[in-house]
Amino acid sequence: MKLGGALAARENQPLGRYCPMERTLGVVNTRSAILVLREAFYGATRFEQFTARAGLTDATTATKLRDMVEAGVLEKRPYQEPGRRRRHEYVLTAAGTDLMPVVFALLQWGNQHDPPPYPPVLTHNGCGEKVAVLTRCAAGHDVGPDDVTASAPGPFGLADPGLP
Amino acid sequence: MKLGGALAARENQPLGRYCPMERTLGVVNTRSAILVLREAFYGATRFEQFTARAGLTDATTATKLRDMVEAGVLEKRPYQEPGRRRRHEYVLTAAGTDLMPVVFALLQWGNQHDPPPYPPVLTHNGCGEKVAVLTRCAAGHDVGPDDVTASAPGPFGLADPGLP
DNA sequence: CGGCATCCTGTATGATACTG
DNA sequence: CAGTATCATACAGGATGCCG
Repeated sequence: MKLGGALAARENQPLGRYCPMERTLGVVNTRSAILVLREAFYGATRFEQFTARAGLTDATTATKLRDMVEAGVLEKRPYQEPGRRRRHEYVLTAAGTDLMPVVFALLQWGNQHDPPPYPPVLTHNGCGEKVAVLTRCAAGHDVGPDDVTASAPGPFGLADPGLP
Repeated sequence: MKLGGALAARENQPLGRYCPMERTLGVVNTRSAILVLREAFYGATRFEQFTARAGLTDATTATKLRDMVEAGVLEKRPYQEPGRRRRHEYVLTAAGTDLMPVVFALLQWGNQHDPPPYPPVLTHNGCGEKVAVLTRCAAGHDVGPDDVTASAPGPFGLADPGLP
């Protein structure tokens, strides 16, 4: 990862609100948020599933579900099974499913560097191969930490060829 | 994402220590940890760079740097510029650079769904194309949220064909 | 400069009890 | 079952000051 020029231009100033990561952290900041998200990816939709499977208390679960609905990551929708009363289910929105690389990248690092006794494996339904989170460029090259340059226009004085 | 069978076998039990994500969260749990990590990927190596660029206090920075060295994500190594006194620099280990997909996935989601005024762009040094974090299987197929099955052996009673 | 120690505040989260 | 309300605790992280 090379960012020498950009760092010089920044003059050791914090990125603050100019950093999209900090914005993402506003949504998946906390442990409980990520656990709720994990269970959403694992197929949970109902309140009791989230509490039990994430191992959180009712209060924490309710708070996080509300936060994530407000953040547009989950959608709360009413449904009704025949002969039963009206309920709600929580389903991932498009923005929510876009968090898949974040969740899987966390899982992948844990499997690589601090594996639990029974590491879960992600499998592609179509072909049965293992699933991985990769960093690649639009031309299809694998990209390592030293092969990337970050740039941004605006207050840091960095020319950026790629922005609209 | 389909995990119906696995969820049934779990019987609504929390994954707890069997989840590699929870283990990863032990390392990159907090906002400050991720900001320190971000600056490491952006090229920071010295204490003052981390504090200033991440926008954290000395105390928080010191704590996080120590935690991450202990976690094996950063390495503290002495160095000495000629005519100056001995210093330390903090560099990413192999385990640290393996966190790149986590960091970039957070950045990517922020750029997609809550972009800052001047979104940074990641560029591949080799070919100049934009860099993205992808979820793919070993056969090279792009994998969406509904194309993945998670499985694990052990206490949840899930057969797993892929583990050693 | 590169930290560590201390105090203080806000928040995340658990425990418990209560409601529709 | 699906939450809400209240209290208690632990920790994140800022502010300040000290130290080599």
